[in-house]
Amino acid sequence: MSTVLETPKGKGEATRERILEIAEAAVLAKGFGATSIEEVIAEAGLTKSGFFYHFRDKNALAREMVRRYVATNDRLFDEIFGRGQQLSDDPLQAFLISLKLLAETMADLPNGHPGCLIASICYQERLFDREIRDLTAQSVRDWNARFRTILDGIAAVYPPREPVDLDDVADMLSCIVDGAIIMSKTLNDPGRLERQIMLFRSLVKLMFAPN
Amino acid sequence: MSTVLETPKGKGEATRERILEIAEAAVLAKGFGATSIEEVIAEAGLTKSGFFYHFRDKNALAREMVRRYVATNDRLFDEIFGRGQQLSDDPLQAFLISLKLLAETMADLPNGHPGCLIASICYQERLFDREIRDLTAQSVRDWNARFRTILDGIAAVYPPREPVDLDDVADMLSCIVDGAIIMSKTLNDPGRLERQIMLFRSLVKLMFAPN
DNA sequence: GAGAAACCGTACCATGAGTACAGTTTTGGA
DNA sequence: TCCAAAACTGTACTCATGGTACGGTTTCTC
Repeated sequence: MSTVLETPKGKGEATRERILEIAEAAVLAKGFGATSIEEVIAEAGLTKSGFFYHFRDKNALAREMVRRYVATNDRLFDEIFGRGQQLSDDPLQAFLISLKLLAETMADLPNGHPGCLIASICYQERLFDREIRDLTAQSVRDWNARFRTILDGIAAVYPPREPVDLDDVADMLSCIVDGAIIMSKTLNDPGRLERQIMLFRSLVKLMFAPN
Repeated sequence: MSTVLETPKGKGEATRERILEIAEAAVLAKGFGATSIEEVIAEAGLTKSGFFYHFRDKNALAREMVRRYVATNDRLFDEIFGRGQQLSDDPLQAFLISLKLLAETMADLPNGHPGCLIASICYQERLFDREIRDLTAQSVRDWNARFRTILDGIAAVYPPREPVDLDDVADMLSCIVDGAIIMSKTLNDPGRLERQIMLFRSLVKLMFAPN
């Protein structure tokens, strides 16, 4: 869709990006409601006026944060699941490769996964307007649909053993990732996310691989 | 451990309980940072002085909320997984029954699952002191250990097909529940939680049931 | 070098956490 | 029935933060 190199950024665009990155880290650590604009601008090295030049209010900040987060994730998924299909013509093998890549990607994060912004927002829904909630909902639906399409391709070749609903299996991947992020963070054990994805991978094998 | 009927409550205990219940609902909807004491006391029908009579500060409120939440969940799990063992001597069947009961319990919640307090706190970790974070971590460990014990009993009778790590399988249940709660809330579709638990149940069958 | 973009400074208001402390009502037990 | 403790109320603060308003200044870009 878009070129790898974004359109040439003005100075303002860079500042915008810096604000969004700092704000996202803060939101994932303390929640949106507890993230003060003051601390964001302090870390970004600009004044309150500068902040409000870029974002109308806190809600506009949230909106752009979500857009950025979703776009980044979409790109990551494009890469990982595209790579799987490059490496194998067999749909099941391709998916298994992609899941392994996903697990490795998560394991390679230096301080563990910083958290899922959609989950963070979900647990503070009342703070956000309808537009943001629609954005998060649609992105989850899109991810589920992506996984579902892959599973359809697999099921066409390898009929599943147990009669499972493929929509539910597609949902399950998102659930496991989000759940494992929470467990990793709560237990302060980043490795669990990788392990859960690999377990899901084993179960996919169990579901579809011929006996 | 404790009797079903709690020790007779004074009037203060009832107020305390009311505050905790209102606060929990608010925290699950907007996050801890965005939950004001003012609104809690407004709904509870008492003054700020009254609130600080019961709780030293907001952190004390959080601590008691977590304790209450964990205790309630422990009781629920005792009931559900105890009932499963009552209904079948076979460890696998007992677990499958319990999972069905769990799914039904979640489906019977009037407005969907209100949210997991541990997940909510996880996404606002910086707001809480070490004691609270230790509390949440320990409760997750306890729940995982509970599931692990059950799985050990099953594996002793039905050796699993694919070589899966039982610790990971035990973790997976927690992950799926927490992840499915987020998905249910984000998509405004309470049914997904029940479906995910039932899918996990199918996968447990696939893992352990003799071919 | 002019105009727009990207800021800075200052002053201000409203809200909410939290403190302090004196006073009042309610409750349970001797 | 009375008394002391428990369970509050009322008032009056301080401080931090979100957000608004607006005029001035620097910096980039054509």
